[in-house]
Amino acid sequence: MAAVTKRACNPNEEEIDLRRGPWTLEEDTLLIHYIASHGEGHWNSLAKCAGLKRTGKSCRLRWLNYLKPDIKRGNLTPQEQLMILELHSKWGNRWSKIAQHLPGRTDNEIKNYWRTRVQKQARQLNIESNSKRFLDAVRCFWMPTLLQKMEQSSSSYLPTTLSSQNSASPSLSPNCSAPSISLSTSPPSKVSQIFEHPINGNSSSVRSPSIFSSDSLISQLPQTSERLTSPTHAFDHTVYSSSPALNDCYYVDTSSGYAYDMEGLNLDPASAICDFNNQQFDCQMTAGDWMLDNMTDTLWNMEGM
DNA sequence: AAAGCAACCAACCGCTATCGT
DNA sequence: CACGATAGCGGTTGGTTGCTT
Repeated sequence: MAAVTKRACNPNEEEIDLRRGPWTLEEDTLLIHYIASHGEGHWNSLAKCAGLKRTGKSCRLRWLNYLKPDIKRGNLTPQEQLMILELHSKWGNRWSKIAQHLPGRTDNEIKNYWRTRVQKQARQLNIESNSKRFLDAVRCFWMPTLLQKMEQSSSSYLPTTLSSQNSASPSLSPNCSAPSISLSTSPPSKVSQIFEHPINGNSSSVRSPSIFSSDSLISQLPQTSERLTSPTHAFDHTVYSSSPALNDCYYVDTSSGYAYDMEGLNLDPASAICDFNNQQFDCQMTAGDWMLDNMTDTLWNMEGM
């Protein structure tokens, strides 16, 4: 139930009952219908004209984060999670900028994802989530595992796997070379096509399973009817492709033919080489270091890593 | 069954940038 | 240039839900 506050912005103005808290169905309907008729913008006057006892700011936020038709609901796909990790490593807490590359996702949603799930892992490791250590951890373990999860979902269809050629996962190879997603080598407008066919989400009231659950990850993957042959890995219209010669991997949009170089963004794989056999982490981790101490029960324990 | 706790996320708040006058 | 209105951004909070004990 939304609280109602009395606010007198100006003693000469009549007091306005401004509602706060969760929006009701009636309020949502009012806002949707008003915007459908009159369009967005001028939120303060919109709120008044629509008969909403809300601030313009609140109306704008409700519309942008919840009511807008192209908002994508439901769990973040592994592809989206990977994209968030990559872009955050590049831009930091520039949520709106990151959100621009995840169509249908709001900055608020991405921010919540980062704070509730990513930062939680950092806390459990007793490291700063914006530290180089955590970034290295993300590079060396988290992202390869996300890639592995995505790969697993499609490997049954494909004779050649990403990991077999690219050492994408420490669990499959002694070397982990975190791939990175390049957005710089393709037209920005094409980036959105990575997520061309989003999974239709559940109701927002449904708990999102942690990405650390492999079951949840796999369950989130698209049920694609389009499968390509080696050496690509299909995800709906998006496939991963390994390049054995270059040890690179790409996003390939099969509908457009665009390929997204995963090497060139900012996460230079060479800086994140982890040699487990030699107990040597180029990403400033050594055997017996904090990473190994913690990897069994925190981030790296993504159900069996 | 119920209390405690954690996770999630919608909503709020403060601040800054931009634009029009 | 100054000022106010508006829009946008990022940090934070509080309510709800589900899980554990």
